[in-house]
Amino acid sequence: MESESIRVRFAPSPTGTLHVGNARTALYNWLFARRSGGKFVLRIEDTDLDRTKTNYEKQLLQELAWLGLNWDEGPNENDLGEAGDAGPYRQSKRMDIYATHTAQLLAEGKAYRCFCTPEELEEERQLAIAEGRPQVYSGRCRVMNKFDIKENLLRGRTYSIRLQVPDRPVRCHDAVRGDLEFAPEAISDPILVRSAQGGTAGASPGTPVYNYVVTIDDALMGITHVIRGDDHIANTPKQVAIYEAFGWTVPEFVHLPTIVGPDRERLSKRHGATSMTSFREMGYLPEALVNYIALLGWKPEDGKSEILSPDQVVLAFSLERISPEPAIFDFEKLNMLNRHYLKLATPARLAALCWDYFGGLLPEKEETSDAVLVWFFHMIAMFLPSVNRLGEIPAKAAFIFHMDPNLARADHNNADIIASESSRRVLSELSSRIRTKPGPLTAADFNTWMNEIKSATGISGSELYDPVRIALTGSTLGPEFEMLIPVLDQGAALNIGIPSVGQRLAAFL
RNA sequence: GGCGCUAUCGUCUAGGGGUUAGGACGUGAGAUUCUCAAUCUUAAAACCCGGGUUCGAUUCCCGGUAGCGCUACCA
Repeated sequence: MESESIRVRFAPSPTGTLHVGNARTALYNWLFARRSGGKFVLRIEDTDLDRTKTNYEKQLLQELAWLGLNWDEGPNENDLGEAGDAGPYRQSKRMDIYATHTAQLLAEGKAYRCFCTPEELEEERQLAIAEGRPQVYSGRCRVMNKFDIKENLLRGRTYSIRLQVPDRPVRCHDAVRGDLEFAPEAISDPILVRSAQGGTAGASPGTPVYNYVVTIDDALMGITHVIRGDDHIANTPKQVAIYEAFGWTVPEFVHLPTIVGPDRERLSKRHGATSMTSFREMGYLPEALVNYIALLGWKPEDGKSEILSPDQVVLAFSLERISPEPAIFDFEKLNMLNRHYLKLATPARLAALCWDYFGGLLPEKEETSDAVLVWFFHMIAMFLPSVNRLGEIPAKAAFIFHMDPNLARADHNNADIIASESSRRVLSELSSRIRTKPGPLTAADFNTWMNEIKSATGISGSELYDPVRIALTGSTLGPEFEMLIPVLDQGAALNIGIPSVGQRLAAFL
């Protein structure tokens, strides 16, 4: 790839948590930077003060870091400082830069003051809609002479500042969609700077608009590839016109397809929890998310490989293989990937992630003994094959900490089984054998005894095992005895209120 | 209404002027295990419609349709 002069950016506005769509944009930027040896810049678009909340910024940075998307320049994760030479990286700190550029454009006659009121503009717009014309600004204030401008200013009329777009098509290139061309009517003369609020006499212009600041920032920060959601396609010609007005090099654009829900509408809260925060809390692993999100609109060259570690995605990534089609977010596939990474993760890591799910049932993590920790590893590992995400474990593990024999007996799936003559026999036979051994049972003990009972009674298969499972777990469904027995009895030895195998059986005799 | 983007199994997609249209998720069946899960094997499942170009189009071109996006002095 070209060189380290490649620079990309992710520019979220801190108005909420990091959701799937933004996470993918961030990921693709990061992937491209890492793949090409370029720089990944993080910029905070906090110009909309009303909606910006500082705690969201922090959360945003945390979630990016959680996903492993480290940035080369931008706000620091842990303090209010910044790294990089192209800052400030918060738009709210760049207002004077925008003002300087506006003055330049005005002086060069590439922008002009527009004294039209919102009401007048709205009227024009309605008329255009009624007549089926594109809604474009008439350009009324474009040709205003100096004296009229002066007079308007003297009279204290507020004004916005518009870019004077050239009367020719605007072109740019999109890595996903090829050449893009926009007719001049599609752009009209975009507002660069809002009129000041309140309309005080001699008012200075107000705040710069998104399309303007984003362009200035991208240009000044040397961004070479603008990778963003395709909802920005319509903004692109305005931005290109701004680049051209300043004589700046227009970057390559990369418009990513929309991520939609099963109903094919843009993915939103309606479709369930889709923020990185909630995925993390539900027990999805960041590498699973990175793998899955990378696949939403992109495929490696062979079109087949799907299970890719973050490193492998970096290696395989290329802009050319991004699809332009909207992608439906598929929880099933995410689950499959998460199950895969769950199997790869170390017990210590999983145990640490799961610990908080068991608040109140376990000692504080800091004060606990190694014995409890080791037992916890095994307990988590026991449930791992049957969950999509870590958050499913506590419900499945509830029986370990608390068993209600009456509830188990009453369950309509269990009632007949547990009441049968053969069940009573199995349970009492097993129980009397357990009483012969003082310490925690091993899986080997259990297997030996069960085989003995099998030949002694002639009871076998589910008739033999179901009653034991119900007595131990409250259900005929659950983990293999091979793991269950030691987890239960070693747990009991920990003195944190876990009933032993023997105690569980006794409750059913 | 205007402008734009998009169109291969249910889903993510590969492919490409002649293919048994490939893979993965999910689904069905079977194997295995004390159960569930996991695992293994296996099956079903797709080129939006209409024109054109061509000996031949799912593939290239045009139109339609549908979905989505934009249409702000929001970002």
